[in-house]
Amino acid sequence: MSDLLERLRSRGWRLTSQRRVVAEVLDGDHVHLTADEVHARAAERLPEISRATVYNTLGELVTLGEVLEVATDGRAKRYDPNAHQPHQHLVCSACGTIRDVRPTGDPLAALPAAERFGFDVATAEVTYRGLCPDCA
Amino acid sequence: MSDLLERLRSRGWRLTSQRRVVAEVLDGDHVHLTADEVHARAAERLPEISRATVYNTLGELVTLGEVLEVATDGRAKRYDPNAHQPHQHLVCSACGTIRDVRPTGDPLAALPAAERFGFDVATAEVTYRGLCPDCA
DNA sequence: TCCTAAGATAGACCCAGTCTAAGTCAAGAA
DNA sequence: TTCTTGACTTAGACTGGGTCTATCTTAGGA
Ligand SMILES: [Mn+2]
Ligand SMILES: [Mn+2]
Ligand SMILES: [Zn+2]
Ligand SMILES: [Zn+2]
Repeated sequence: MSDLLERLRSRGWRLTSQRRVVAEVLDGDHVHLTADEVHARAAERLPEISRATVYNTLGELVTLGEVLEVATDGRAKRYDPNAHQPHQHLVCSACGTIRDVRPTGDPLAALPAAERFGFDVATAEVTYRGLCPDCA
Repeated sequence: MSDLLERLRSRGWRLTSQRRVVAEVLDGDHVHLTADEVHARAAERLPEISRATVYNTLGELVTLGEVLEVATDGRAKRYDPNAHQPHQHLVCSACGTIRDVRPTGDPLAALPAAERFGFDVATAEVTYRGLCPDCA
């Protein structure tokens, strides 16, 4: 994530303490935080940071392709820093934990031309659901 | 959908005009309406029907397994009467149209044990995205 | 050091959805 | 057929997640 700040700088971003702390909070593997969780953790280091700034920064990171939005079933969106390695998600139906997973093969291959209705299909997003070891 | 009303009656449902009209609105193929769209169409036939009743009825149909909720990327949920035939969704990235599609094979098969992290994986939900013929 | 446009902030606002309290009615009992 | 009652419906208040706006602050170049 340290090179993230470099990439942002080279794209003309001003490096404010708020942006730095949001980028730091998003560092790590299997990170899928809601905007409010990001705000709470950022506020531990920078108490005055506002919700609006967290939303703005997350939105900018998404636009730049540095962070992915993960839509979750009517609840708050989650933000995923693992944007450069294509992956899918495995979600616990009980506690909601999310893990990054990499299925074999191209998921697009499973959709035959006859089932494409003339669409130009570009991506496939897969959500696997089940019980995690703790909840089973 | 006419047998739906029968199934509901046999489960002890009171057959009110509101429930009947919501069931009618949900009839058809590739139907994926938001709650407000269901309400608007229901209100054409039954002008006094309330938003709360539409939400209640949709929720009950989902609980009974007669209708599926389709979560869509931060926007309003969509309600899908095609609950008895397993299928996936093909979404137009431009206009949002949703089609039901049936990929070949079991999507669960693409997730090797090593990528399951000890989860007891039960289902896989796939969203294919691309441009529909009209938008291409 | 100064200047200024980019960025941060508080809080109003919006939308999808839920909840509540009061009124209505489907359908079984008599 | 009428009566009764709890299941159902309703308007509108309320919530959570998110966006917008007007004002203030500041990174970073001159
Ligand atoms: Mn992820
Ligand atoms: Mn469908
Ligand atoms: Zn779990
Ligand atoms: Zn389209």
